[in-house]
Amino acid sequence: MSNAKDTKTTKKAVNPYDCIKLENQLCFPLYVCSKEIVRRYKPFLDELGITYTQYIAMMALWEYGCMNVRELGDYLYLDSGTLTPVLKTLEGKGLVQRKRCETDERSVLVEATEAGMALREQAVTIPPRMGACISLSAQDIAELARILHKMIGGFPAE
Amino acid sequence: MSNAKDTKTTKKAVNPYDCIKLENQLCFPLYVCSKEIVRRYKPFLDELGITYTQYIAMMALWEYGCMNVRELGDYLYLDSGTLTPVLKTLEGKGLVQRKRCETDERSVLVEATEAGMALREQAVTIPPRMGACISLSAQDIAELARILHKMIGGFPAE
DNA sequence: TGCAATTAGATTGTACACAATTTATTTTGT
DNA sequence: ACAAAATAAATTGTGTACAATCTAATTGCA
Repeated sequence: MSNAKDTKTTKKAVNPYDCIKLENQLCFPLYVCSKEIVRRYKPFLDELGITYTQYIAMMALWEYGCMNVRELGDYLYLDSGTLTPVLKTLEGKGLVQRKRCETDERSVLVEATEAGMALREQAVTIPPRMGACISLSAQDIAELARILHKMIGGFPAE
Repeated sequence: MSNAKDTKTTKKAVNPYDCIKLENQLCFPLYVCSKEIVRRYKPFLDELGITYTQYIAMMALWEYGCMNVRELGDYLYLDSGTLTPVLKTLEGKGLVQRKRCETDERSVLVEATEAGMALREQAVTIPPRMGACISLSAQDIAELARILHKMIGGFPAE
């Protein structure tokens, strides 16, 4: 019966490149899942006439009401370089209103318009329909959510 | 002691909009984690002079050698609209070679050049350094990988 | 054989993402 | 009070992503 040392010495030689095999990366399946899910949202979001990025911006505004661009960006993990054109597009569609904050002219306050709020009625039908493309058990989904939130909370500060 | 029916009837009323709260979406933490990890690759990839998309393309070529664009795209979940410019950029950097397949002129074969293969020596230093920004236990990482692969394998065919 | 259907890659157009910079405004420290 | 530092958005430039379309080459099959 082999002891620990034997087990080690008889182990197959480790490929020095194993660590950069695509299949051994954590980032790659994350990247693929994220893209694939966003892509599969498209047919549903087309019904609402918005994109995925516009959708998560609306979700934040539906839930939290008026916010400035920085707060929205902190929440969505998006910077002003991304948000400014997204919010201008949503404004063009009549779904949000943008206005300078009166007490701090640097800030731009963003809020869903009446039409923007009304869009939520259609949006509620999306998550149950999207469920069909997620082939995970309720337990796996909960586990996945737990781990992802842990990862997000654990990124080193910059 | 309340029975099942009581438990149900005394439960707090469910908010009809719960299902479109950002925090209840699975897609959003996936999207955030993916973006955040790719973003944190940047300083390391800058040393190699390539982007994340170029990096995963090189990983595939390092591991599997010569491939046509479709095969590479199948592997990376990217279409020719994304890959063509990425591969032309890598070709411009002298890291890959592109040439029409002789037996099927529709195909373009892609292969890492000598310089492209040499880049792998630098690339092996990235995964261990990236580990510092993933705050998960080995068990959580394994669990996350398992669930993500399950999700990828389970997307409905189109 | 010959032509319709398929396949492969490139192109076009739209929409992010983000780093870096710029402009305007506000806050801080003296 | 006021100049320097900090903050908030917007702008600019580069690089994806992907749907839709286009062109060329190959296959299938009547």
